[in-house]
Amino acid sequence: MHDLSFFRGHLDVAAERLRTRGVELDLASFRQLDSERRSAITESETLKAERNSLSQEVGKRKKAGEDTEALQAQVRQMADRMTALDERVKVLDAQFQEILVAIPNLPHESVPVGRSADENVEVRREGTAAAMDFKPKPHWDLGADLGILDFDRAAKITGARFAVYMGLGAKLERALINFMLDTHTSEHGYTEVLPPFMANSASLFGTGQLPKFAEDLFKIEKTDYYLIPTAEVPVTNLYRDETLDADALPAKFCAYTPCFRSEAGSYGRDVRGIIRQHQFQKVELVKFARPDQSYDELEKLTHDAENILRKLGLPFRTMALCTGDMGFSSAKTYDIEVWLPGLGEFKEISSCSNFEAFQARRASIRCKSGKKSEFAHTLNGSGLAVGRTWVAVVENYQQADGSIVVPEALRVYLNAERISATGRLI
RNA sequence: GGAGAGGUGGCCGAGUGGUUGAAGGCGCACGCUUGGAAAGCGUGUUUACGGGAAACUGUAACGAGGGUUCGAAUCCCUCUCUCUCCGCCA
Repeated sequence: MHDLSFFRGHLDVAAERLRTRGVELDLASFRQLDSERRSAITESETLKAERNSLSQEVGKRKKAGEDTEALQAQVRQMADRMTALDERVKVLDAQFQEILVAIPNLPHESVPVGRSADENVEVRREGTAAAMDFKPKPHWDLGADLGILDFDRAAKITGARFAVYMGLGAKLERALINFMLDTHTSEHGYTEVLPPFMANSASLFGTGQLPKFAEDLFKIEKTDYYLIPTAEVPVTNLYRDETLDADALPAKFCAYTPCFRSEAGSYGRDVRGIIRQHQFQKVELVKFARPDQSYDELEKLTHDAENILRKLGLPFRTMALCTGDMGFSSAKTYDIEVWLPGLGEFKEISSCSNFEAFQARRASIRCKSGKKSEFAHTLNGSGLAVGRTWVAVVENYQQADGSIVVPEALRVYLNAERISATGRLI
């Protein structure tokens, strides 16, 4: 959400930068609404100031034993006008809120201008794909052949877009989670958090999923709780309505959680395999930073996420998203894309963003050094999407005989060097 | 689920209708004092929105939302969270 007074002061600049995201602001009605709101507030507050002083007068005279009926009647007469004005301000505020809340964040000046994913800019590429003298299989075939993935039974238990991991498949998922958490906590300095997997509407508003993207969420019936779509929600909201000590920043957290997404509007996309599921596992990185350090921290956070792929020996490229492809709340985003030989393409495995004060303003997260209090900057990125990393390991390390060689870094976690079809399940 | 007790400023803690945005204390900041420090003394110390170039000033906020009243932190209603006891439970 944007700051009203900043927005008002820099309306033309803001509109210009939003245009690069394909968002057109109606400046005339913005200004009209703003001035109407301000004059209503001024009138209402003037009346209230008068009421307050008259009421005090009533108190004084009553103490002195004088009759105050006339004064009281006078204030009573003001009530209607005041109520009407307050109603009006309320309506205008709600309209403003509706407008402000629906405006995406302003892109940082370093973000390449573009309309779609085609205009994203590759900033680096690392690793080389393993040479394969056979036709690499997609992970759903590998998963079925090895007996480590079962979609049919998942559909029976729940429905489409769910998966059951079996045997070493399940253990590989767990190994990846532990490997990621261990790496981020012991090598990158993040503090591990295990948050609730449900969050209330205030939290979802704070990080920007609500009100605009309600249809992407699963809501628990008869409650105000939602299944979290990412750990970003509970972890960022750790400090909602709090003021942090600026000297203690950046604060860095990592959290493993399952993530739940309705995937409304994605029908027909990535229908096969586990690329796009209603439930997936993710290790998330979240940072709270001072405004002056947040862009450095974005570079570091992206590097930390990439490090998981480096350690696993998986080839990837990192893309700076262009203005037209960025998420609603983000000021700058890097996507990390891993090479998937079975699918024959690079696939997003992490999205690292600096939200600047956009979320902090919604969630009221401040930082303070000395007397100065300002909104903190929040950042987050996947570190990494576990399911997609599972896919990348399986597809990149597949052998001609259909088995999977376990990457060096994971062997201690999996307690195995190879996943073969020997233990075929019933 | 049942019964009870509570939610006041960075923290502790007064305050049951009238200059109370809120006593007092702690903490913090600045100043005085000191050779230096401690103690002591003094001043200051929330946020949002409006007006103002600024100094400053108005309105609102005592868990949240409604209500009563000339006037509400104080009275009434609803919700929410915390704590204690009982029940249930991994």
